[in-house]
Amino acid sequence: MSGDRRVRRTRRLIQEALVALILEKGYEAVTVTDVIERADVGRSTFYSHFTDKHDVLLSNLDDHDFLRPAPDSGGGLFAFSLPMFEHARERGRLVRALLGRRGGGPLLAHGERLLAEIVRRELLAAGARPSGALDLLVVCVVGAYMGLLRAWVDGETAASPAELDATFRTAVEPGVRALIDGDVPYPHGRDE
Amino acid sequence: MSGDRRVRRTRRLIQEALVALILEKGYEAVTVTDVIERADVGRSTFYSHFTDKHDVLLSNLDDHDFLRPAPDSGGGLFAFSLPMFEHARERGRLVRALLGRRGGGPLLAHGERLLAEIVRRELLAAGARPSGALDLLVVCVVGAYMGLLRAWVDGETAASPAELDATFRTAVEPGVRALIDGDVPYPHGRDE
DNA sequence: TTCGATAACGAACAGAATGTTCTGGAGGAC
DNA sequence: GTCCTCCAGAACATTCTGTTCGTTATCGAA
Repeated sequence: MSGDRRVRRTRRLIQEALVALILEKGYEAVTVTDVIERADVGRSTFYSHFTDKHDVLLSNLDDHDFLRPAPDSGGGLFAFSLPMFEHARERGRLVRALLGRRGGGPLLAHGERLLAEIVRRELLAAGARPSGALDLLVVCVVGAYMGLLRAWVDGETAASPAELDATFRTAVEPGVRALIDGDVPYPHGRDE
Repeated sequence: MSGDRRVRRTRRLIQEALVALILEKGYEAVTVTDVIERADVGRSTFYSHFTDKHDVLLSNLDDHDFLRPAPDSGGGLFAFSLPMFEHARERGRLVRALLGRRGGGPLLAHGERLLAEIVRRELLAAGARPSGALDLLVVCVVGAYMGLLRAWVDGETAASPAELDATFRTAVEPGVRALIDGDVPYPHGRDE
């Protein structure tokens, strides 16, 4: 544990307060004033640690590495899928607060970018060639995955990680494989 | 044209001002004060027509039917895809303002629900059976489609509607077809 | 235990935004 | 032309933001 105990305490109180409030009212509705009251922390203290609400959210992202499971690229295509769903279930409360619709989705964009990078690397490793078409394919795959993740986070489904993973793979893998193996930039269109 | 001319004029000025401002600063950053200044309209006038910013956004949705192309279910699977991309391109400015990340995504959720209903109907028509697995599949498909739409709206790709459509179909159709024809609720898991 | 550094308190502040209310005046419908 | 509706404009209470500053308490190291 590094740093002053007071600093750790204050930061933790603020982070926890924000998460709790997001779960109650949704991200947009939470004000800085709410947070400092809940955390029982002085106003100036808040601003000496964070620049604003959003900053607190990002700090949560750093402290818990909650969207970076991808232990190793051991398995085949989309190896990230199952571990990521499971990781999300373990950290249920936090993930729900930060990634769900109530979280206002400011982190969804961040998560999508992260995932897009992972997917892109996997597809390249699987033999795809860099192109505008590949980028679009990545968007498709990420969209499908995040759709499932969000549906679970928002409680729209009671499916298990295994079932979510199965749905994802079955829906997306055949098309992706065909596209990679065929190695056609655009199926019916021009490249770029 | 119904109603008082002054009313029409005022409402139109406010709607146009909001769209313009969203394109400049993004939805979140636009204030009611900005809007009434741009529209050159009194403050009380604004609140006599709309309850808030979001209300203006919704009124835009009603006036232009910008996310309801789906002319008829003529073609095969995913018949909505190409017409919808084209429709989006035609209304470029407005769609960019309302659906893009700059639009804050308050309407993305609405669009997703709409699209989910369309996709669900198509899959049922194609022979799928209602189940929890089907709902998850719909989420996947919608996620992939909206991902592409958003990528285009946000200017991340210069692809044409035809190319977007092709990518979508090629990525998603094989898996969906296999799932429907096989008619297996969950590939490797339990139902519900 | 002591002591210097530093973090937190808390109150106050300017600035901006929201949403309401009122009065007088202008524009449109008929 | 008349009457009624809508609009302008200003003022207002309220809420939130982000900053400042003097005081107090807490920490870590010697």
